[in-house]
Amino acid sequence: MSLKIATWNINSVRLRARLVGRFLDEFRPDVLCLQEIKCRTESFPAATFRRRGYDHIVVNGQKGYHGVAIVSRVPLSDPAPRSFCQKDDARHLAVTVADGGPGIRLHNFYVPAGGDEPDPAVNEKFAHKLAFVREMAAWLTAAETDLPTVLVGDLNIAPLEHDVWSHRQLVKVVSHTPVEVAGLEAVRAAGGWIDAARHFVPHGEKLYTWWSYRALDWEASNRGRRLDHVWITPHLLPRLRSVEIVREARGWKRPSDHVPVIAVID
DNA sequence: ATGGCTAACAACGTTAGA
Repeated sequence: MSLKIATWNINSVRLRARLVGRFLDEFRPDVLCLQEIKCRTESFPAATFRRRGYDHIVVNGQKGYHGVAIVSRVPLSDPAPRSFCQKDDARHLAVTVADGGPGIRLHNFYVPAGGDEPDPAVNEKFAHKLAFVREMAAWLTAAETDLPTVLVGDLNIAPLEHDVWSHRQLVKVVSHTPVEVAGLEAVRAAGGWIDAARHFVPHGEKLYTWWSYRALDWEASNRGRRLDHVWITPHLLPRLRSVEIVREARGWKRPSDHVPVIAVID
């Protein structure tokens, strides 16, 4: 049995319910992790998913901002949202995905964006982002990942030089600053995680999952960043078949500024 | 180096995204 796991920052799941439907119809993931659903748990458009056989739905929502959800065609168990930085701001949700064996633990994250100024002393949002990432590192240790585990989501950090369109021009821009990159690397190292997308793509090659709405022509300017990630624990590596970034979704009508990332695990 | 768009909300400007 193989599992197709997708992650997508949808930037309002109600506004883009039809777009999500298109993605599910065309790509048929078994599990879809969404971020920035921007709605309360009770307002989640469940019918869009149930209609297509995604009967297993777990939502950690709130009014207006953030919010994450996991929808699945295979059973989900042990749902566990976790709060970070003593805030109930709906940025995480974990479940166990049935895989015919012991199951796969799946964490869905929406890491704070961090505001504009990359200085925690003057920018509370950046301080929050750094604290959030520190808390992830402390929590997501080997002990926490007893089952084979997949971590996905909008981590809002582009760690490698070629995860942004210009390292030189973005090194002082929030999402690519050295302090954030070091923070994310500490999370990765603490859990022994493998960056699944980069497992298949050389580090010297550009790779993006997000393009700003502000560009006149996102495709022509192609000033992207790789903010959306799929990480796996090492015992899953032999089962990792592919990772696909669905770039075409950025060109769909009224798109999210992020595109889906899909990993296939045997 | 950006540029200046997109979304939610008891909403017609403010806050947030990144």
